[in-house]
Amino acid sequence: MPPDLNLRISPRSVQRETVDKLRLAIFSGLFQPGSRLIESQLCTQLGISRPSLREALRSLEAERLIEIVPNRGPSIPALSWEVATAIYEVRELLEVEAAGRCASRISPEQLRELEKSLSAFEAAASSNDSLARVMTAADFYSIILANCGNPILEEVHRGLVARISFFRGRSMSLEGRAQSSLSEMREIFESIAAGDEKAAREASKQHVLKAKAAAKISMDSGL
Amino acid sequence: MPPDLNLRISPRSVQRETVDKLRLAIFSGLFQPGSRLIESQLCTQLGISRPSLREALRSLEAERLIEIVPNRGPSIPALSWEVATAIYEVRELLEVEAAGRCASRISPEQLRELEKSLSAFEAAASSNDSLARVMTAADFYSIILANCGNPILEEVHRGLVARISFFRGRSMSLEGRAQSSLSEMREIFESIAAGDEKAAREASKQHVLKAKAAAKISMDSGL
DNA sequence: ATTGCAAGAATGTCAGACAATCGGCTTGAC
DNA sequence: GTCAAGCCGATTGTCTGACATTCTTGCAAT
Repeated sequence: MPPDLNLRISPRSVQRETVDKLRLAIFSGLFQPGSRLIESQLCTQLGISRPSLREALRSLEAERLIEIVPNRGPSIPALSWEVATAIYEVRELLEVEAAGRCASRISPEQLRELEKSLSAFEAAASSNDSLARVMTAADFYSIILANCGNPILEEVHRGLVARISFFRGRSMSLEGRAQSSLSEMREIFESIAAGDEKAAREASKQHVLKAKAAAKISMDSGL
Repeated sequence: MPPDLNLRISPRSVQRETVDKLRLAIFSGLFQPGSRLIESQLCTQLGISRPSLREALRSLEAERLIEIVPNRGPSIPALSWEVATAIYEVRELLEVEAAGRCASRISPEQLRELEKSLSAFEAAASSNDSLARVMTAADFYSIILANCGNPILEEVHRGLVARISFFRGRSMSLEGRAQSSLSEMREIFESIAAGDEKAAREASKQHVLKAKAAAKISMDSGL
């Protein structure tokens, strides 16, 4: 048995359930950016006590998914385009590196998983369910990041992508964006499958750049 | 007046004070890796109530500075060399990028600040105060990261460096490491001052690689 | 030596309370 | 009519105390 295999079962505590639920609520756009979150309301809605809720909020604050201004309480941060750009730039840095590493080290079975997730996105791209598109696309990246051989790269990437989930949902609804996204992702996949590190890097870079451009369009038009 | 200048003074809440104090305590190595943190003890030591402490602990957990296992409570994670390697690799990615950008965009006065921090490190390098060495070195990087034009790059970097503060303290105590570190940092500074982006990238890369090697030595010898 | 059990310690969670602070509304002055 | 001042409800920051659940440790028994 590998010594680093963690056999511990993790009990679901109220705090963790709450973090997960709120995170999902934020992803799905339940709260408007800039809107305040009222502790007492959330407590009744979630059916938990204030101390538990406040612990959960502190976790989300550290993840930068919410902001907590002293004496004003938690709110959904309004993401400026400046910050969004910065996030896309770092995301490019990380994803390019991950795709490159992935190309030279992914296992055959994980490669099949990657292909499956690409198919799933292909199906979602033709549908009207924009949440499904975002989710399946996220799966695709997850597999790449999980196979780049660097858990920190994966962790940091997840944190960043979470913060631009707002844009992802909107730009994936853009006319034609899902289809072009699909072809870009297919290119990434082909490069990785061929073990071509350089090509994987380049394809990955192009993909992020276009995602960023799409996000800008959706922001300019939508606001 | 720039419209994005945040004039809001942030009241110091007990929670934030606690996070800062604990973070500093962790940096300075007050807690052994792997050791558990007992809530009741911390409460009396810090003179605060359990809810406030628990909120602070959740923040630190999200920063990955502590681990909280359900029903076992918080503890200082023992950093494996595998994870440390992963952190150094991502740190390299970020720092190289930051140094490169910095070279082509830093302002003259910030460049002077950078020079001052280099001098401060030079002084610390000759002293015996290893905490001062770590702190002044951290200042040097901070200035570079703050002037790379990407706040996210800075934020992510800070989070990663915090997690390897343990190693930084130990490797800075290594015979000769501070001096070689100094010459590497000087090289970075010179490249940035000359506006030579490529050289800044290369110097930065070498610096991180050597820091990583020093960390490995200190780990192998010290454990 | 290993197993099983019991006492103690520590955590997870809640309810309730109160002061400090913020935001909006009313009031009053010019 | 506009603007300033001040009051009031809403909300957050923090604490105390409590209790069930879970973990750890030491000891006894096989």
